[in-house]
Amino acid sequence: MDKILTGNWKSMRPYASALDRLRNAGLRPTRQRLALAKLLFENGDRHITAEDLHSEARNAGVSVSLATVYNTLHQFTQTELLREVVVESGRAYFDTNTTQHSHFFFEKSGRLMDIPADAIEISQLPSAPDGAEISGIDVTVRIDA
Amino acid sequence: MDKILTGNWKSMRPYASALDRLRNAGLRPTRQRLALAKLLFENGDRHITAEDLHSEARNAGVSVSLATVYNTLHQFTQTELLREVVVESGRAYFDTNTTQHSHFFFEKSGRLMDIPADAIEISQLPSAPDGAEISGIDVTVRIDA
DNA sequence: TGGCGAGCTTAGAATCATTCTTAGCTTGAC
DNA sequence: GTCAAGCTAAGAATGATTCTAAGCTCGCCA
Repeated sequence: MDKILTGNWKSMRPYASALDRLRNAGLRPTRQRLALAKLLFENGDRHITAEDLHSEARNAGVSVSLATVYNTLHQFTQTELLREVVVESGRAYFDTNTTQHSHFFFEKSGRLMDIPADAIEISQLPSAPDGAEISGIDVTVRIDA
Repeated sequence: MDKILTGNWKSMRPYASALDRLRNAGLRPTRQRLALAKLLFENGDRHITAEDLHSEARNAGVSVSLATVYNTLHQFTQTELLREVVVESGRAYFDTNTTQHSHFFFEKSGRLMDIPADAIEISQLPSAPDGAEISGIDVTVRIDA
């Protein structure tokens, strides 16, 4: 069986099943990882916190501990199934859209909304100091609502 | 005595003394606020956490509680003497440069470095949804070092 | 199919940054 | 100098996240 190991295989297989995603990421498809993957990836692009995913899982009848939700979110982030978005100190959001894009952040409600990559354009960028490597560019447009 | 009440008076008076800054912000110049203002503003542009400012103050022989450091940082942020920078969930940085600019964030060391406003250029921006108001645009360039 | 070890999950304790609470101290106005 | 409003402090409380240790599960192999 072929293994797809490139960093952004996901963009090539956006409709892979939860099971395939786990296999491709090299994670054992346990009951809780499968259930969380389904909640995350079978509902379109999502921005979610660990707490929220935890209660969503419980509401769906999936018994999973909060610690496992945290572990899983971090494993998914490391394997590029998810991206972590930092917009508020003290709360971590995880984004199921791992392609390059930016966000609106609604400060009062705490909601995130994607800005499509082509709606924002950075035409000039400084080079990284010391020839270090740029690992990402985050753009957040804060909305006072 | 004239009072300068515009939002960014600071950019007009970059060398105001700590005492003047507090007065202009409408904050009573107490011993601890003065000491913290001096540490913050008399050492060029800085990016600092509450913990770090607290220990810096203590090392300088200033007796101030951590709670007061937090209070003061927030009051300074509200009065636009400081700007809060969010780059890592779980830690808040405060920036003495309140003018529009972006940051390099060195993920391994946790250090921040200013990117001058003219070194980055956003040539296209989506309009805010629902005619809501954009309260800020944050650009962080993450460096893998 | 059964056994087994690595990897996973769990509950609860622990940690970390931050905020709250409450009582006592300062500051500036008069 | 007096006093009220505003400020500060210590420690308790909170909320998010991570750690710990003990017990399960998965899938490989005989």
